[in-house]
Amino acid sequence: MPELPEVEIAARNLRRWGGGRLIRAVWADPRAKRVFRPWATAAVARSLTGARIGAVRRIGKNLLVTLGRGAAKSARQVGLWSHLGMTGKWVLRQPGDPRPSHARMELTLDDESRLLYLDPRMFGRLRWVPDAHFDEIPELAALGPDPLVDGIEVRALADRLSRVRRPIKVALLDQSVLAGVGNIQASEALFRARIDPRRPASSLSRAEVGRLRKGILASIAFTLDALSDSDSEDGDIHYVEEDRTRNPFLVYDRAGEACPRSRGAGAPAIVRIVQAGRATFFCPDCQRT
DNA sequence: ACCCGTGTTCGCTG
DNA sequence: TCAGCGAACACGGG
Repeated sequence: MPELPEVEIAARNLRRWGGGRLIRAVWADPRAKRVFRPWATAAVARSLTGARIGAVRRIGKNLLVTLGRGAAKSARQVGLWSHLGMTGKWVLRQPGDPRPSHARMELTLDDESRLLYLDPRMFGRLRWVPDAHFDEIPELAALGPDPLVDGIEVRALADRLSRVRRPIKVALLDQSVLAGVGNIQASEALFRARIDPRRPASSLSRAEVGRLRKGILASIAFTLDALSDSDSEDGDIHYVEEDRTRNPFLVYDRAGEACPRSRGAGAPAIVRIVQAGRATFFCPDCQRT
């Protein structure tokens, strides 16, 4: 599920499955009004039918699909903005496969394969963007730099954080600070950078922001690797080995376990605290400063 | 039965 | 004016 690395995998899958293909038919769950708001499900279905899938971009946790309509020359474009929320997921199904539960939209392509958006909790969003003018969407304009797309500029990040009083862990969840960092990546990055998640963001030195940059990039790269291994041809999660792959993270969801940095007798334990209503995992021993 | 949740938004408060 | 916080959204899994 979806932080930057999961959404990046989804983008790669969508390119592989749908790139260049024509959408032959569209089904949208009429009960999922919430997901399509403010557009009516019927209107979205109508606007996507007959369109050809073009570029798939990812910005933070957002997927931006550009589709072309009509002849290539005078092609009018439409955009599809997909945010996976907490439980959203794109999968591929072949003709005859049953429609999975919690399907909210189904795109039948010109090779009869089917692209499905699943979302049990319906916290995700699917929005039609007229003329693919993604740059006119305020929510996207408000996003900070994407660590993979734009990189992380230490000076700019330090400058931004210097004006934030909230704990650094909470600040990292703010999508206008960095686009794509979520609850797991924030804990993991701070552990890698050896920074106490409770520190006021404004108290970080330039050197610490430098470590944080490295921690974020390393954690994202590591998670992408782990996901590539477990992601399968049709987007279903496939665990290679039942237990080890389940939680590949260093500290996330590991409360009470020994700190991976100092194994052995008397090793300190990972602690779980709650910040701004969200779980944070860290090692009180090596994330001291 | 009950608690928890990889995300975001809204409304209230100081 | 606005940062900060809890609740709400809706459902499955442990």
